[in-house]
Amino acid sequence: MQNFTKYLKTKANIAEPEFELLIKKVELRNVEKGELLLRSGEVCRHSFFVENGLLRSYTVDDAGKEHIIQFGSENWIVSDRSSAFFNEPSDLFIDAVEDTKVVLISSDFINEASEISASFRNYNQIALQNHIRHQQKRINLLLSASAELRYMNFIKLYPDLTLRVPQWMIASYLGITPESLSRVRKELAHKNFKPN
Amino acid sequence: MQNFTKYLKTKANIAEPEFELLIKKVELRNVEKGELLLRSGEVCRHSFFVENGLLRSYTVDDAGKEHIIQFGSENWIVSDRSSAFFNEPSDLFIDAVEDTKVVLISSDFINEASEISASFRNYNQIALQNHIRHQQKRINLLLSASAELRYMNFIKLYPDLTLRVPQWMIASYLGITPESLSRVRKELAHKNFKPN
DNA sequence: TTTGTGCATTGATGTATGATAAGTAATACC
DNA sequence: GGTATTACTTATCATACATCAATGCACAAA
Repeated sequence: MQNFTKYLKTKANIAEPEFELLIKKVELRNVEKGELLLRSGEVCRHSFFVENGLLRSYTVDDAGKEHIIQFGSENWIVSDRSSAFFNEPSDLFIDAVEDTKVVLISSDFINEASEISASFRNYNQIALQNHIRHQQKRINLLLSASAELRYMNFIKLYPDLTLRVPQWMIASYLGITPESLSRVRKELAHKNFKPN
Repeated sequence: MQNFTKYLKTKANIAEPEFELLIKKVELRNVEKGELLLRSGEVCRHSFFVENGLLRSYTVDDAGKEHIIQFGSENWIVSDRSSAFFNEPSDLFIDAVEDTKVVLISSDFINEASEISASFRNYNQIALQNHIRHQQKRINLLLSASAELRYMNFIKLYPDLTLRVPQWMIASYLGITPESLSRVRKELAHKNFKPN
């Protein structure tokens, strides 16, 4: 759990005595590629900190089509915040895109950490605000940008994911079909190799 | 400021002595229809609590087109949370759709209220979580639903706004053109009046 | 090596929505 | 009350993206 440790100590700025207390409350778990960590309809009881590997959260619409809400690779937390916070059934599925080691963080852990440590409270606040900022950017892109622009933005934001994630998942994240993404890529390749 | 008062006392659960202290720190302001409260590029220094009337926040893309991010009517708070929290220049414009009375809430106010009152802290937390939940639903709709579905969802969620807001703004919120919205409405009217 | 399975590409065709333009209705302004 | 603006609708055509179907590749299983 080196990554998670580092995360608690550095980012959330938790000092040694509190750290020892808290670290006991989390659990490490190996998740196989394709394994589900949360199903739509269940209440989300954990946040998943990715030690290594890659998770995704997604919805499934009435036609059975998947729509990817979020990817989470190393040092990211994947969860359905709303479901966990409000104790409501989730709309999301969460599963592993690659074999993944996750740290299970319970709501309990969060509450306790918040009580113990002002800097954790503070960090959590920042995380929420970041989430909001990120979502707002995405909404704005979906409202205003073409598939091509959205893809270019994705590459810029997540160059690593662009390599690790199959294209059809990227397409799903962007809100287009794999076929369309393939065409967009072709377009971009043309533009870049004959720039006149 | 009856609405704001009620909001502080009831929702945020602020008791009398603290209330007296806090209420001094806010400012009431009349905003004329069309008047701008925030421009893209500025840092957002206030949250705007709507006493009565209607605000909107929106972006403007490279082609000069507006994309509405949020509406806020009575008892809602409109702001660029990210800009205010991180002290960054905003991407948003905020202006008044109707003549509006707003209560100006500074970051200062929020910090102070958070220090004074645990229940305000708690309330603020809930507000952030609500914001995230709401944004996620919107992202999911933009990814998965047709213009028609998105419009039906809008009506269900904001029946009041559907009446108060001009259609072209609703279209902008949905991510379609006013012409498309007009078509969608015609479709829906047909379906509802000849349901066989 | 063969066979299968999942993913990316490509082409043909369809469709929802965009762009443009014009007309009509509603509202605001002298 | 008339005139100018602004909003909404309708019609036509244009386009981005979806759908469907076929093919080609990997890579894994047999």
